[in-house]
Amino acid sequence: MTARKQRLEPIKPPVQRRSKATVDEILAAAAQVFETHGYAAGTTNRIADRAGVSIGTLYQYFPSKEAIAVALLERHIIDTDRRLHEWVGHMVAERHGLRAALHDYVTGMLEMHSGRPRLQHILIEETPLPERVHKAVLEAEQTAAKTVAGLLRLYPEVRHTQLEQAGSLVVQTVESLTHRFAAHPDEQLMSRERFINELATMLEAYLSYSRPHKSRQPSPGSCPP
Amino acid sequence: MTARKQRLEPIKPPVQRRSKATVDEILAAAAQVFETHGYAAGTTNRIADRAGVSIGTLYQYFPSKEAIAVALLERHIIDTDRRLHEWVGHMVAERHGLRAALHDYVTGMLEMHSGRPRLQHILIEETPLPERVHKAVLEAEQTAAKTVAGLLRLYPEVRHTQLEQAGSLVVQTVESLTHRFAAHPDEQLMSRERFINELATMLEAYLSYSRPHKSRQPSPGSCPP
Amino acid sequence: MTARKQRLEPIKPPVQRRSKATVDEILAAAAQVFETHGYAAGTTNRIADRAGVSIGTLYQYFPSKEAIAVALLERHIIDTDRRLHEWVGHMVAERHGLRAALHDYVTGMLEMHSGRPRLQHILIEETPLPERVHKAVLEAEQTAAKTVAGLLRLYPEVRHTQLEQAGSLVVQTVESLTHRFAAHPDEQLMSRERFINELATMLEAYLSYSRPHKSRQPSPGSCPP
Amino acid sequence: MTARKQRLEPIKPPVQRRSKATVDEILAAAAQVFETHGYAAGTTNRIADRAGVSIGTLYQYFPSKEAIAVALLERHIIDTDRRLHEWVGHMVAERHGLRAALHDYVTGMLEMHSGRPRLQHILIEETPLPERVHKAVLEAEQTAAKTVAGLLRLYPEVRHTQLEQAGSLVVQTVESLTHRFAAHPDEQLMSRERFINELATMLEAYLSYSRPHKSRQPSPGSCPP
DNA sequence: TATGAATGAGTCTTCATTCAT
DNA sequence: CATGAATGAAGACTCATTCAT
Repeated sequence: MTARKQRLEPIKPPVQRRSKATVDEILAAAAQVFETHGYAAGTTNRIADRAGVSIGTLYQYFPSKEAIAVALLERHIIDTDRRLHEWVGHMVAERHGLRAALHDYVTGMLEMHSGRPRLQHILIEETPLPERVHKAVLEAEQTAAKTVAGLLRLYPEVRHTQLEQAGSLVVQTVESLTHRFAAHPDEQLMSRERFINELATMLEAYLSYSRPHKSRQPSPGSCPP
Repeated sequence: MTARKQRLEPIKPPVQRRSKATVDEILAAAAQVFETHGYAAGTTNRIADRAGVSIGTLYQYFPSKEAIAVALLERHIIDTDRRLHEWVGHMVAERHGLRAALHDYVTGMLEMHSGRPRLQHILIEETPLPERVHKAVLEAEQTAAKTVAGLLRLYPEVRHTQLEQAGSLVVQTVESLTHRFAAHPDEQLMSRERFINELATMLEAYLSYSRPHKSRQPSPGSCPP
Repeated sequence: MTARKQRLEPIKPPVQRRSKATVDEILAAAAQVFETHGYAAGTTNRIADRAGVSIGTLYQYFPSKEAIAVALLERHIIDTDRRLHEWVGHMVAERHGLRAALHDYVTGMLEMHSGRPRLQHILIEETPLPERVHKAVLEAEQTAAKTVAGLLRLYPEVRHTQLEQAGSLVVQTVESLTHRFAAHPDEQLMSRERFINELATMLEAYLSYSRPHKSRQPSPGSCPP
Repeated sequence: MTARKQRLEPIKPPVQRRSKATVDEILAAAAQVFETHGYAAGTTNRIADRAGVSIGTLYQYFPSKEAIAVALLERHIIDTDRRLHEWVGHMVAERHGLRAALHDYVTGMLEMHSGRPRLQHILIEETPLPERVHKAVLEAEQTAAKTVAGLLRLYPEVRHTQLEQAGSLVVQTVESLTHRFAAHPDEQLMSRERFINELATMLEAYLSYSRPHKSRQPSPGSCPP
């Protein structure tokens, strides 16, 4: 394999390669460092060290510590978005049922958070972000809610009438709970498989629940003995 | 000299009083400051200022900045626990239905987070806590899950067979989502009232959902057209 | 002597003393350091070292390096102004002649610059000052020019008709040349005494020179052989 | 390859040419950058950028940032010297009077400083120069003073008996004041034309002033009323 | 010779913590 | 016990200079 590769690139690796690779190394290092120490205690020197470059090099690629966090967050938003759309495409193509769809969604989001469970929260909650980025995060979530709502419309067993609100609650629930499980999995209480199933069940039950129109009426006759 | 002083301020409160009050002032100030600036940027000097004491006095009562955060977190755990037990007691006494119970629970937790929505997250996620405290937080949550499970056992419409797991999921869901709503309420999409209802609905549907025993079978016949 | 002092201040030195003294020490150190290294290379750590305080203490009294430079410059402006007014008062009171007045003025300014000849220039030219301060410097010079002009009006031998312009030129000339002599005195060529005399002479000649009204006419008949 | 290239650019300048041109470009860029940002903030990268060469190339021609400043200063010294000699030659040839000569001198020096008024001061005052260069600057001034003294000797109306000292004062005065006016011209107070005339007048008055031999005697009878 | 990515010492500044009064 | 001036380690960031290509 190496031989073949060398025949294709006979003399030296493409000139511009280092730059891209360095950016990636720095971001990977930053992800580790922020994950481990949090934003404030994740120093640029530590990031540079872990990336195996000097502090000067780090600042040749990013103008500030904040810029690193923003780059990381933008990557995360794009990844999440891509994943969501892949999921929707898949679901529409395969014509799985609601239950399978939710199971898939939960599984995907749990996978996403399994790598660096704390990173996303650190970036969103702990980092002083420019307003622009803050908006982007909120918009990404709203878009996700709408996308999910659009998909839900295709399933006849979804009884919920306010699909946008339901989509939002679904997205937030999945987001929060998969994040929590990824960060502190209590495998003694619940295996990963089980967790996914329970969550999918909760969502399915919620979405297919046929509700009375005015709520807060105590469902009659159901009292503890 | 001491004698003279006592004659001028005769009703001077008992020895331990001042200390207790000062501790409270410091913690109240710390809560404000951490909420506003985050843990790292919440400086001890700012806390002392806001508490109306000198930095020296602050260090007379707390050995370090971390100790303040730990004390705050311990208070929070105790408060939450107390609130939970009040709720359980109330539910058992009043014999409301499951729906009302969940509604009450969600309302209570949302209230708890409404005061300083970010504080809890800051303390748990942003603060480098000693392992001991971290464990205490997790244990508190498990205890809460068990308590909730115990209550759920009293409602016949709860079909779920693994009550401890269900309790855990309920606690985590309520915790996560009320926190999110308190921190970033999107009142345009969903009013507070509506949010509480939706969440209670989701939990009610989940708990009263009668499930097949092996999951991940696509629920038959429910495909998008 | 010590004994007497102790009887007068029996227990401890006045509480607030340290602060004022520390500010002075820092400014004195800063003056030395800027004089020696220039503004950019005059580091705050060096200033703190020379002042015998820690860098933290320095920043307790001054919010930034710039603030130190500004404080130094403000002192200089005030000193110069005071000196100028003392001189004017003295001249009016003593009724010395123009020559003596100029001699006194030059002597005073030379003394002012003898301590730290480069400092003033460093502060004015080398330091990125806030606009406000820059204006203050220019205004101080204009005020000085007007004050000098006012004094010159009292001397009948002053033939110059545009006293404000003359005052400005006098101030600038004295300022520049005393600064230069203080910074690089070439005592071989000209003693300090001699320098003062020459400069006073030049100014006296200028002020009492009776001029034709349109200038740039080659004064007729005076060519090199 | 080289051959082909030469055919396309046949008149390619002789070997040393590029190097010379590059040096000039770098120095021109450095002059701009230092003038704009000062010495400390005038970074070598900015200089290279503005010169249109890489930072590596810059260091091929100059061993250090300081070397660039020194080269610039040496050029300035040579320019000034050349200008002075042109002026002297002109004055001797044209046989203008003293007044015209001084007017020409002042005009020439003001022109010299008008292009980059701050540069010279930056180089002399703000740059940590090797002692050798500092001496060169002082010597250049002394030489100028002697040259001026030599010229003054030709004018019979010059009464001053210590021509070398007078020359030195003239040179310093012109140098300082033209620099000041070029850097901060207060055209409201005095037009450029007027400034030149006033300064020439001051020098003429000084040089043609017939003085008593012992100074500091209050010129008799001239007191403010 | 030209290039420009990489280097790392050095800068300003902050803030948890101590200790003399 | 209360105070708050003093401390100094540590962090974000800059820039003169080097060296592999």
